[in-house]
Amino acid sequence: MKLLHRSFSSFPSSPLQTFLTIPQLCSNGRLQEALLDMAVLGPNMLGFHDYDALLNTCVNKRALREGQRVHTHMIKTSYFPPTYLRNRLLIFYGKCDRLADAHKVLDEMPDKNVVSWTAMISRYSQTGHSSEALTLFAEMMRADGKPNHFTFASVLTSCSGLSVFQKLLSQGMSPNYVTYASVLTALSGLALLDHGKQVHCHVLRRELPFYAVLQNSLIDMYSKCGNLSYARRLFDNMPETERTSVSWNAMLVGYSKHGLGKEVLELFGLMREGKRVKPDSVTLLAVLSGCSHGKMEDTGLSIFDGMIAGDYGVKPDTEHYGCIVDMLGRAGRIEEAFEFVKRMPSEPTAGVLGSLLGACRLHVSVDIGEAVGRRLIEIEPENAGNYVILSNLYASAGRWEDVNSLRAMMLRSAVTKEPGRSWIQHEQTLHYFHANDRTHPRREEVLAKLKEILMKMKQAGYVPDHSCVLYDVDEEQKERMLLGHSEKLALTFGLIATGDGIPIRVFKNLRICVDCHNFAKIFSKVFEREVSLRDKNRFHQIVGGVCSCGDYW
DNA sequence: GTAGGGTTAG
Repeated sequence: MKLLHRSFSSFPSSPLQTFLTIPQLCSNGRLQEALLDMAVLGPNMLGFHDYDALLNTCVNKRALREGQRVHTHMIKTSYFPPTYLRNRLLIFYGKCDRLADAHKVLDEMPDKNVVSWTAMISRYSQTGHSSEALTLFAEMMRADGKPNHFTFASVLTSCSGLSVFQKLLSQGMSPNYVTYASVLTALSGLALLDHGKQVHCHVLRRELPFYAVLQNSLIDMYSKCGNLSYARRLFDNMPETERTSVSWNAMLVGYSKHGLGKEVLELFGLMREGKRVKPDSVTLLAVLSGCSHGKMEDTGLSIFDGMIAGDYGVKPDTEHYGCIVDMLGRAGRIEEAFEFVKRMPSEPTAGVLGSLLGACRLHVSVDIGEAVGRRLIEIEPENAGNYVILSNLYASAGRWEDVNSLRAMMLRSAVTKEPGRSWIQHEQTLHYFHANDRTHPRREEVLAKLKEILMKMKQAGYVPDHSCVLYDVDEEQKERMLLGHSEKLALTFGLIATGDGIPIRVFKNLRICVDCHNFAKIFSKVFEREVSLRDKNRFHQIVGGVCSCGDYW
């Protein structure tokens, strides 16, 4: 369709710019002019290529309103879009985070194809709506849609992966490198080292060509599953020319999460010497958080100054500022952190204020914490964590009436917090525990054992730390609440279920509390077990009563 | 000829 749109348009333009078609305008990034043309053209005047170009541009620019106008134009002019364009519409709404609108497009599609299903599933996955992604995948199978590698990779992003991975194998498909990368990511999220190793073996047997993406996800999997030395071996075995910034970053993050600040700085030094790969913003985040977890605040600060001075080719953004706030706050330098936030060139984000609030909670800095927490609740009322941390801060300062009023506030705004859970793998099964668990089939046995080991623990010097109890209850009740913490239950289960001397590996979805950390240290000494505890952010490798984090996390 | 998938960070 070669229409001379310009003759319809009153858009003032120089003579040279006349007679551009809508797709041409779009590919020149002149979306607004293309939309003007669209608006003045009547029914049947726009064709497939016009709509395709318009929608594609809106997708790239994440231009929600503009895309909606295109959609409306189709409807008003009774244009019946073919599948290809409907998919574009679906992708457009998905990318603009209008998942309900995207789903509506999918539902109304008379002839969905594998792209339609996959686009919707992947958006659900990418935005953390994993149950929707899985439901849709099931619906696709019922509707006899044939999933391909794209579909599997999308689904794998959002779920534990193994059953989907097996389904793929049972369909006679052989995984490609992206499938492996996706399933490895899912496994590292759950810290399933054994499964990760299985997938690695699978990869080795396949003798696939070298894919940096796949190697990177292996490095990440090993490091997130607590096997840093293996991660490093893979990293070292990568040909230098093939290493990308992601490879370096994955390794740096691994060291950082294990609290190994020195190793982070060494590797960062190697990266800079090598000069093959430039540090990027994630690299600097990893280095700064390495300093933070490795108690090297002053090094961290000087690197940050270096960033501002342009030493690394990366300018600090909000995330980096947040990292410094976290670092100073964690180290108890609350005032400094507060000053730092005030001096930020842009308005501090919820993330930055959240780090500061967390530090105030840790060091019981009530005044600053109260100011920061109130502000945070104002700008992010839907985040349960804000109420919880502020309430915890009040609790540790004994301000119970404020604790109660915050709880009431939380109820009013109907926010809920993710319940704490710990899990441990035993004989191919994941055993989940939550606080004061009443669901695990062997809970009676676990509780009895916990009582029993508590005696030995106390003899060895375990003193329950009541500051971790955030309710206004008597001492005896406090102790009972502490004992109910899910990581203690999981540790006890590990002791029952595994033989002497076998390391116990526990995972938790939130941060570990001081009391449980202390418990785990003494536990490791008394029962001569190596304990590896991965919390939401990082690792604790505990041997003989000493933790790799140096009691700093 | 053709849209949809993947690795580090939060």
